[in-house]
Amino acid sequence: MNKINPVIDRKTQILDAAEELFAFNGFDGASIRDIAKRAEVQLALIGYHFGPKEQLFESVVTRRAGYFTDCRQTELEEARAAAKGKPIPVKKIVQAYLWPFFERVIDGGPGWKNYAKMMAQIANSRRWQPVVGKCYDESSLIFIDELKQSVPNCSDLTVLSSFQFMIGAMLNVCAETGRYEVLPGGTKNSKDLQSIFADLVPFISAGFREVNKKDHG
Amino acid sequence: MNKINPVIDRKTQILDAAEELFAFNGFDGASIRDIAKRAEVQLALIGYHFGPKEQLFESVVTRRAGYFTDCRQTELEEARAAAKGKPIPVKKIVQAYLWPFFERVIDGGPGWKNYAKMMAQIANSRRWQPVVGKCYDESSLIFIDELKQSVPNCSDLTVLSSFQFMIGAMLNVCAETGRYEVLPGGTKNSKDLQSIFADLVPFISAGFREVNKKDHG
DNA sequence: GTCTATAGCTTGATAGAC
DNA sequence: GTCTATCAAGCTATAGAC
Repeated sequence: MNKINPVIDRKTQILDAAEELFAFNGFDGASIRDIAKRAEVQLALIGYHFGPKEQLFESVVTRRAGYFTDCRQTELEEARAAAKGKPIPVKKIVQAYLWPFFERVIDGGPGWKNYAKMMAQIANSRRWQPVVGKCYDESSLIFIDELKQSVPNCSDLTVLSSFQFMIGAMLNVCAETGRYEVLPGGTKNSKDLQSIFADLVPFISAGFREVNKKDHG
Repeated sequence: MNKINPVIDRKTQILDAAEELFAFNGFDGASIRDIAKRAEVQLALIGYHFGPKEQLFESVVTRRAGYFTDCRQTELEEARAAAKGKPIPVKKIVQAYLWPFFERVIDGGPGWKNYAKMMAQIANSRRWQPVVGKCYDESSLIFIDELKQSVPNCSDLTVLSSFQFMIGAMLNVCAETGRYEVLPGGTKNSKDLQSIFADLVPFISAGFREVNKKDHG
């Protein structure tokens, strides 16, 4: 960040604190007061920089979204180039979508982890769908179109459903709710996410190929 | 519903209203006042019957949990009997887990739909994990053990991860967040859930079989 | 840009009448 | 079991000094 401009740091502090508290307590469970205290900032400053609470929330969602959509786009284009005009192998598309997210949760530090927790909750709620859509719909459409090329026997609804299966699985494990700590076979060590990712890609890819089989449905 | 005992109706009204408002607004976003108004009941009555708000929430989560765990258990036992001592085919286990949930969301009426929406959100949050665990852990363990028999090449972590993939996918689509209405190929008609289920079972089953392959990982 | 102070409202919970 | 009435605490948002 910019030492000449401390305002940026303040705004970043606020966004980080809001992200963390929204992730653990939800939108209504995290008060602006709590966020201000966590950010070591005065209550009124949050309203000054971000407006009403809903706008603050939207700012938190938006902040990291561009990184993911850009990164996914880059990965997809590389896969497209490697395919030389033929349909991209499903596995490559799945990987292009999933990896940027996992990489940040694994290596990005606590902010990215909190973002994942937060997104996992709002993705399953109707309330914030407009905000999520504004950030992610365009990118999703590109992936869905690409998938249609690679699983040509699937109906539009099947491709869309399968895409949602992938997202649901991704968010459920990246939310790190603690479920792995109580069920046997799991650990408290979140570097397991690396091996979960190594399972998820073939798992989802095989799913896509299965519903693409001609005798399906 | 017992016409001799109107108390049961009152309590049911409260649980139904709470379920609906929790599903759409989250725990903190739904006030006891809103719930009382929706249930057409006086504010104080909710506290009288259910105690503090957290207990009301837990009552809502618990109410329908037993139906699912019982129903899944029955389906699993039938599959086990049909397998005659051999490992149950993965697809049968997946179906035994998923079908009771889908069936209720499809045919159970608005209460069950609201329950699904609510569970989709809290399953991805750490906060309510103890409550969810109390209701579902025992049943989950049975399914995980059974899956281990059927995908014997998988590590414990892989089985657990795959189980979470399945749950994430299930909840994401049963939450009916409205995402299907904006992306092409989807409709507003939630009887599509029937065909989503028909895709999900082979999708997830193929995933399990893939990560069970000897050369995997 | 940052602070203090506060207005105005909503919240969860309960005491007490019936 | 159900109601009315109310309290203390917390909430969002903003006005106004610096």
